[in-house]
Amino acid sequence: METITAGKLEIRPAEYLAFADGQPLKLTVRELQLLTALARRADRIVTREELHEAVWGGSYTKADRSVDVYVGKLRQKLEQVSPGCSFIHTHFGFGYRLASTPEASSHPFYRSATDR
Amino acid sequence: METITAGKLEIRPAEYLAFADGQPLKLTVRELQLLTALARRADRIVTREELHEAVWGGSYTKADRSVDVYVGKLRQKLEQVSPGCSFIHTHFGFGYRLASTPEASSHPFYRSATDR
DNA sequence: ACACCGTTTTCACGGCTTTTTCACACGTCA
DNA sequence: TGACGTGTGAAAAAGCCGTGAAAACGGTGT
Repeated sequence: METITAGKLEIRPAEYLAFADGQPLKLTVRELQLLTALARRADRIVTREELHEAVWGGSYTKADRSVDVYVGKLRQKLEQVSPGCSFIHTHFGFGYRLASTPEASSHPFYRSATDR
Repeated sequence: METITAGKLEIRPAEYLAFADGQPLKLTVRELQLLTALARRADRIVTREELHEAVWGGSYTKADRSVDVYVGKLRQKLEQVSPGCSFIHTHFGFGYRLASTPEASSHPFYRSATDR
């Protein structure tokens, strides 16, 4: 049975289960799909287009904010379970990135939108 | 996966990553595009027109200074990461050239606008 | 059929970053 | 020196992103 691991995150898509820091996350279907898509691409910058494609399928327009909204929801729920740990980083103009490393402030390879 | 190498520069456009001297560069979208365009044409003098075409697309007029401005931004960020190394050289009246060689003061083939 | 309720989608505003444009100083060449 | 190319800071414009909230959707129980 497939298990995706990305740092403190663990996802078992087939069982609709996700854990952060060992604790279970109460996610909706979309949230789980998005988190899964991100986790499968951990530590890489992923465009909204690719995420949208992976979760919603079909075409994506710039006006479509669904990815953003769900990233927001995920952040909330992740924060709730393991406060202070930022998993999902924004890369202005590029997309998002799920970090498998706790990542203090600046990553050797990547920078978030907030650290400059 | 494509990797463009030009001396101490390494760019992976598909991952939105660029390194100078092994260190990651914090670039914006335009900056990365311009650096990529330059790197693809490393060691050649490239006109503003060609650069503008490659990055901005569409038509270019002499009054358009966007290439200049972004060359400036790139120089700053490159200087920051590997001081003393000049990557982008100005060729007065012609355009710019990204040097793959550290290039002390005078190059066998090219001279910068500053070393004569 | 209707009301209820959780989820998903869409919308709009505000804050912030990036991009573009402008103006002026400086450099280069004839 | 005069004409024009280039560097650059800063203002202006454009665009990106976080977010709350309304609207739309779908399932359940009565």
